[in-house]
Amino acid sequence: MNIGKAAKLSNLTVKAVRYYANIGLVKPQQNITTGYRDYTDGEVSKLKFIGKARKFDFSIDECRELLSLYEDKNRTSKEVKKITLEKISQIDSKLRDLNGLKKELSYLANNCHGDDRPNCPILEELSKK
Amino acid sequence: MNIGKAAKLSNLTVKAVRYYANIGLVKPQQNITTGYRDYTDGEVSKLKFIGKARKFDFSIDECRELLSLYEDKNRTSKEVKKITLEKISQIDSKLRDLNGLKKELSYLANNCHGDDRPNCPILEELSKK
DNA sequence: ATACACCTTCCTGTAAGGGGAAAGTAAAGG
DNA sequence: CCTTTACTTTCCCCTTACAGGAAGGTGTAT
Repeated sequence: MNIGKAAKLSNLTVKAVRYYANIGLVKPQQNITTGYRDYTDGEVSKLKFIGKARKFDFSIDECRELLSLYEDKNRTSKEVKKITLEKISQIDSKLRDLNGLKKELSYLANNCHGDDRPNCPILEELSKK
Repeated sequence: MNIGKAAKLSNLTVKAVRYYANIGLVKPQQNITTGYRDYTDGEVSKLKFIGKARKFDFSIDECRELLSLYEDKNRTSKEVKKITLEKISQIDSKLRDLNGLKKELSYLANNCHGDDRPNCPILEELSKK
């Protein structure tokens, strides 16, 4: 099938699917005379797989790794679990950072009267030496 | 003072400070003969301000906006508070996304035995149609 | 005079595509 | 058969916020 259909079936944009072909993540056969990419059902499955992994916040490189494990029938679940636990740990770190940020900003916002007066504790904080 | 000292005083890298000059965020005088940038104390204060705002996850454009409010003695605290509340709302949205992600990934990891067997619930989930 | 630190501009690269141009192809309708 | 419309291709620039490094000028200490 053509790239448009493959994109629709995998819930990805044509641009993204073409990008994945360019970086060698999912490389379909390409018609010699027309140059049109020709996707098989198997390749569409891989695209779906990637789409889900991306939603799970895995990077393209991580997707590449997961995909090769997915295709390797001799892989162990240990390898996959390791990558997943690392990703969870990264997410935890981001959550800590964001929660800290929110706390500080909330504190500033709560102490800012937010009216038409020029005096502003937020800017004062930002301009502290 | 030269850019190196300005960078040190503001806890930024020389690269970042030069970048801010290039995009017109903090534009110091430049010595005509040598081309060296010459930072005043006031400009260093602005750099510090930007460094803090960046740590608070404000984008460069938001920093530009905050900086112009900071310099405008007729600004109202309302304007600043609005930007801050928007930023908090963005952070909340990110927190929701990340918490959802973590929940799903944790579920998958908990259900993956993680041993030497090839069977892997994580990959099964990713390859679901 | 020379070494060394510091400065300049310019170019490339990052992640993961989006937007759009120019041009070729396919399918449907008249 | 011809035209329109929808798709496809490659190619190039744009995004964020700088980092890294090359080539070359400048400042200071020895």
